[in-house]
Amino acid sequence: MTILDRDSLIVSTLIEMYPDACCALFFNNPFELLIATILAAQATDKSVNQITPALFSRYPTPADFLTLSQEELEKEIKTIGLYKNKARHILATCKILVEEHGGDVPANREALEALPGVGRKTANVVLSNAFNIPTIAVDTHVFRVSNRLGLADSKDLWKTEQALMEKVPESLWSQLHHCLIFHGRQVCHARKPACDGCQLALHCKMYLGADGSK
DNA sequence: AACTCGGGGCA
DNA sequence: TGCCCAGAGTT
Repeated sequence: MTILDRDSLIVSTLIEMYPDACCALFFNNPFELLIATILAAQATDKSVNQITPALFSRYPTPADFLTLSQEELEKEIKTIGLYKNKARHILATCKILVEEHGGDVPANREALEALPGVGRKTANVVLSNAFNIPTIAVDTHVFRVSNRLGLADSKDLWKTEQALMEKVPESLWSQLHHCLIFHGRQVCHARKPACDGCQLALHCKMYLGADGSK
């Protein structure tokens, strides 16, 4: 079996395991996804989804957010955690969207990463899910799982991103990204992974032992 | 590279 | 109780 076959088998198995994996954040347009993704940093998608529908219905646009003071926005998002930084970043981002992008969310990486509170991972999520520009956003789950499965072997998150993109056809990037996250959250945990019953255990460096001796 | 933000969920 | 969460900015 060539290395390529092994990778393909792992990827197709992942997609079979999580056929419905998709972006779990609530959003109706690029702006809502951008804000929801900023809120989701170090928070759960579930807790973000608990507050965003009502928030977006009252403040649908960047200009609407700018009518809020930072303290008012902090109060709106308090249950998410890290709310002071997030409120500050969101208001600064909305100001830039209004003043420099005509109230729209830019559809390119450079402009997205220039927004306060938006790093590479958030930019990738927006490009992929709101603008249908394929990316693989590498977060801790994607990083951990792809290293364990041998899809990437790197200590650098962005080299992992590059390795995954080279190994998998562009049409599957988004799906693979979501599958890796689902697997990382539901099975392949950082501390105590549920290897019993994991269909990928026999392809997993951690389960087999780093030297593959098991 | 290390540190900080942070309330909620879950064992 | 303790640990973790679909990170990013600052020093």
